[in-house]
Amino acid sequence: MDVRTLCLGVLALGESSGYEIKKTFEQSFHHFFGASYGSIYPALAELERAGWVEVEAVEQSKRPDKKVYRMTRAGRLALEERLAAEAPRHRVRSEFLVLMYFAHLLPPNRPAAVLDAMIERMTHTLEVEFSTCDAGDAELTPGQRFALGYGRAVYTAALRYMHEQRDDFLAEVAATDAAGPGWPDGGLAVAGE
Amino acid sequence: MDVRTLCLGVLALGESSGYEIKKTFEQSFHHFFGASYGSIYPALAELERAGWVEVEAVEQSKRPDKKVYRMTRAGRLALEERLAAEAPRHRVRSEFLVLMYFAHLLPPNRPAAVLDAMIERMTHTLEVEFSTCDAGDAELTPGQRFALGYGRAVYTAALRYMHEQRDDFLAEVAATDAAGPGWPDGGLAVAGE
DNA sequence: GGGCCCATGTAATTAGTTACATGATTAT
DNA sequence: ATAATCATGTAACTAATTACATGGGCCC
Repeated sequence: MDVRTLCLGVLALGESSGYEIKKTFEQSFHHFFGASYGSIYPALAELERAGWVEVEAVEQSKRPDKKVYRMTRAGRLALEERLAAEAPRHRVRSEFLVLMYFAHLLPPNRPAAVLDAMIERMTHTLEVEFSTCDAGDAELTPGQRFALGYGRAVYTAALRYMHEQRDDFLAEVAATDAAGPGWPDGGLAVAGE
Repeated sequence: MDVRTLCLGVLALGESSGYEIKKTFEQSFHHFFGASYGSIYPALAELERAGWVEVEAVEQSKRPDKKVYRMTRAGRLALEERLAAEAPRHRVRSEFLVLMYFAHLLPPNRPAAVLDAMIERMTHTLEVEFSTCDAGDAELTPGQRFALGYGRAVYTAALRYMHEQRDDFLAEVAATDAAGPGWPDGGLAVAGE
C-alpha cells in the first residue's frame, strides 16, 4: 500500500489539505503508518490527475493559500477497489530493537539511554495519541476504535515489558561487556560523526 | 539502518553465508527487521569491498558452492561505530491495521477474513519464533533475550486484544455497512485485478 | 530575536522489493 | 511429478526520505 491510497482514505473521512493530512497521519496513523510531506504532496497531485479528488483553493487571511481536497465518486470506488485488492502485510522496522539486540556492542551508557528514551517516547504516545478518546469514542468508526485499541494494547504491553526488564537487562549487558572485548577497545577510530 | 549493518551484525555472532543470513533474519529478526536476498547479497559484496568481512568458498557435495563470510577486525570496529551513531527509530507499517481502520469500506466478509488470518499468523509466530528458547535461554545474549521477550510481549498482547474484540468489532462493522453506502454499490467496477 | 506554526512544493538520494536467471537434491 | 530446500546473484522497478526552497504570522 502506498501513501496515495492512504491519502485517499483520509479524504474519505472528510475534505482536507495536504498539511492537515500530515497532521492526521501524525495523530491517527502514527503507530501503523508514516508519511512525510515529500510523499503526501506528490500523492495528492497524482490523485487529482487520476480524477479521484477535486481541489479548491481557499484563500486565508494572513496565511498562505490552502488547497482543500475533496474525494470524488470515482475516488470512492477506486479506494474500495484498492483496499479490496490489498494484501494485509504487517512490517516492523525497529532500529531500537536492533540496538537492544546488539546492546553488548554499544558504549557503556548507550543501552540505558536508548531504552529510557523509548520508554519516555512510548509513554508520551500512550498519553497523547491513545487517550484522546478514552471513553467518549462515539464519533469514531468501529475500525478507528479497533486500530486505536490495538495500538494502545501493544504500547501498554511494550511499556510494561520494558519497565519489568530494564534493570536486570542493563545489569546483564554491563556484565557481558566486562567479560567480552569492551567498547573503548582500540579507542581512537570512533570519535567523528 | 540499512541491511549492510544488520548483515555485519549477524556476522558478529558467527560466520555465515548469504543464504544462512536470510534464515537468521527470518528466525530471529522477523518481528523487527526484514530483508530479502535482493538486498542481502549486494550488502555482503559491499561489506567485502570495504574490508569488513572475508569470504571463503566452501565446496559442498551435491550442493552449490557456499560462500562463507567472516567478520574482520575492521568490520567489528565499523559495526560498533555504526551502532553507536544509529538513531533508534521504531517504525511500523501495517496494511493490516489500515484495512481494519477502513473496514467499513471493504466487501462484507473481508474484515473477518483479514482479522482471522492475522490471528492465525501471529499465533503461529508466537509458537514458532518466540517459544523456541522458552526456558533454556542460556545460550542467548541479554540483548537477544530482550528483543525476543519484547516480541513475545507485544504479540501476546496483540493476540489477546484481537480475540477480545473480534466479535463485537465485526458486528459493528456489519452494522455500519448496512447504514452507510454499502459495498455492492455500483457493483461492476470491482471485478478485475 | 528566536523558534514554532501555518502552508506548498521539488530534487536528489537512499533503500528496498520483486521478478528474473540457474540448477541439483530431497522429500511427499 | 511436484514442491521444497539449498545456493547465488542481477536488473528493473517502486517507494519513500531528506534536504532544499520560500515566506508571513504569532508567541515569548
